Amino acid sequence: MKLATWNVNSLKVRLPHLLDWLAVTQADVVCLQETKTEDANFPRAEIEAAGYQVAFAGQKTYNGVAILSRHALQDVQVGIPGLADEQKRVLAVTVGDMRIVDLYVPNGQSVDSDKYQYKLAWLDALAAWLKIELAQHPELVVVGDFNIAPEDRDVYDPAAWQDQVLCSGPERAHFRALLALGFKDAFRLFEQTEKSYSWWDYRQGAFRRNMGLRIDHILLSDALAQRCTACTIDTAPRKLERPSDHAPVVVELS
DNA sequence: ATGGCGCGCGCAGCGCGA
Repeated sequence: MKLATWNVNSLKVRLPHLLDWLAVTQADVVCLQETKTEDANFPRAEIEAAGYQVAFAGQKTYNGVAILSRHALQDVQVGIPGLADEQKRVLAVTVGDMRIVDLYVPNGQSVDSDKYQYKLAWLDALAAWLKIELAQHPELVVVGDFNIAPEDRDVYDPAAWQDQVLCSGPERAHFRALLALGFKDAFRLFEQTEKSYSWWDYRQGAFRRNMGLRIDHILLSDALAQRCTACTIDTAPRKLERPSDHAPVVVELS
C-alpha cells in the first residue's frame, strides 16, 4: 500500500506531471493540495482513465484539495466539522479500514498578520477534530501541506528563518500538539539524509542550491506507524520543466 | 536591497504563496 501527498500548485498546469508520476509510482492513494480548480473544471476523466477514483473540493484561484484512490473511496467529507471556513482546505475519505485526511494548512503570511492568527486558530480546530477522528478511526493518516517546518533540521537556514512564519515557536508547538494526539511523523520513523526538504522557492535557484523547507508531512496513527516500511520525498518531479514548488512525500504500509 | 518566480485572473498588473 503506497500513499502520497503532493501540493501541485495548480492541477490544470500540473496534470501532465501528475499523470506521468502516477504511471511511474503506481501509488494506491494520492492526496493533492492547491488544485486551484473549481469542481466543474476538475479533470475527472483523465484521472479516472489512469485507474483512480477521485474526490475533490475546489475553488477558483486559491486552495483546493483532492484525493485519488485505486481502491473504493467512501464517506467523503469536506472541511472541518463545525468550523465556518469557505476556503477549501480539508478533505477526508475512507479507503478500506483506513481514514485519510488531506490538509492544506493556511500559510500564515507573516507572524504579525491576521492570517497568522487565522492559521493558529485553524490548527486549534484541526486538533480538536482529529482527536475525535482518531478515537473513531484507529487507522488514521493525516497528510498534506502543513506549512510548518517542525524542527530546525527541516530548514536550510534556521538562523534566517528563526521565528519567521512556517518556523515560529507557536506553529511548531501546534505541530507537536498534533503528534501528541497519537501520531508519528512518518518521515522521522526512518534514517534520512540530512537536508531533506519538500519545498523550494522558485526564485534564486533555490532547488538547485537545496534551499528548502520540509513542510509537507504524513502523520500516521500508532496502528499505521507499526505498518510503515518506508517514507521518502520524491524530488524527481521538482526537476522537470514548469514544476510545482513542492515535491511529493510517499509512505509505504505493509 | 523586501525583490527575485510562478500561478490565477483576465488582458494590465496585482494578490498570493512560503
